[in-house]
Amino acid sequence: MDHEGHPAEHEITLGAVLSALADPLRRRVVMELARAPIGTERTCASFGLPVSKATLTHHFRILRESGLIRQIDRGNSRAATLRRDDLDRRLPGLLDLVAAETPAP
Amino acid sequence: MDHEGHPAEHEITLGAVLSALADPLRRRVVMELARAPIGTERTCASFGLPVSKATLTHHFRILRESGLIRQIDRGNSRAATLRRDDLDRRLPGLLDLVAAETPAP
DNA sequence: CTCAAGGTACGGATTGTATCATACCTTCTG
DNA sequence: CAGAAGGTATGATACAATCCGTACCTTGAG
Repeated sequence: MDHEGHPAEHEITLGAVLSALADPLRRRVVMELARAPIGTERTCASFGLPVSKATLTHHFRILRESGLIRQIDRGNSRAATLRRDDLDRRLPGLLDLVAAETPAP
Repeated sequence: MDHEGHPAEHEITLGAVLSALADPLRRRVVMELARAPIGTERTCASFGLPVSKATLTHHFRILRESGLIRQIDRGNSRAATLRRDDLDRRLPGLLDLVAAETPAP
């Protein structure tokens, strides 16, 4: 883990990633990033999740510490990007499953 | 859902499967079944999980209701089998990830 | 400098999950 | 029939996860 809480590629574990993806809100974030063009950057708030700011921070921390996303300091805000390459090497096929999920009724 | 709590193939959802696999004990069960020969049948108790019988029933219920395993009534006991075909069609690649997981230190 | 925007940290309420002990049911075996 | 083996149901407990409000920090814009 670097000082900002990002695990290195070899530190990404299936357990942590599955736990992170078990939550529907977090899965939705990953789904949107996985469907977006490679390298897409989004702010936490841009996803329009129906929770408070504090809860948002909580969810993005779990996504970051599991290795699913990278959060880059942009001064004013923090840009979230999907760790596509790392994940495709470490857990191939997983992002495709999340990206292909059909939204709940 | 049939009367024994098995979802049909089209009722298997990514969310339920990921939640089931988020637990290390349940993931271990799926891992052992995924590594075993196709069609392998195991009883709940045969996995040697370090929990009580009641907890065992709880975990196998979640595995069954998520669609990961099928439990067949064998009179004396219930045989658990992996729903390999259904899962490979519905969530291709997922079982491979679980089967390939390297055990925790 | 001041302020709004984007995030984080903290404390607390609520809910969910994992766990167990106990009691009970069913089926095979002797 | 009696017992053992494999599971299930129920109720209780302990822990973890989710969520919020509030307070606070940092940065960029005016």
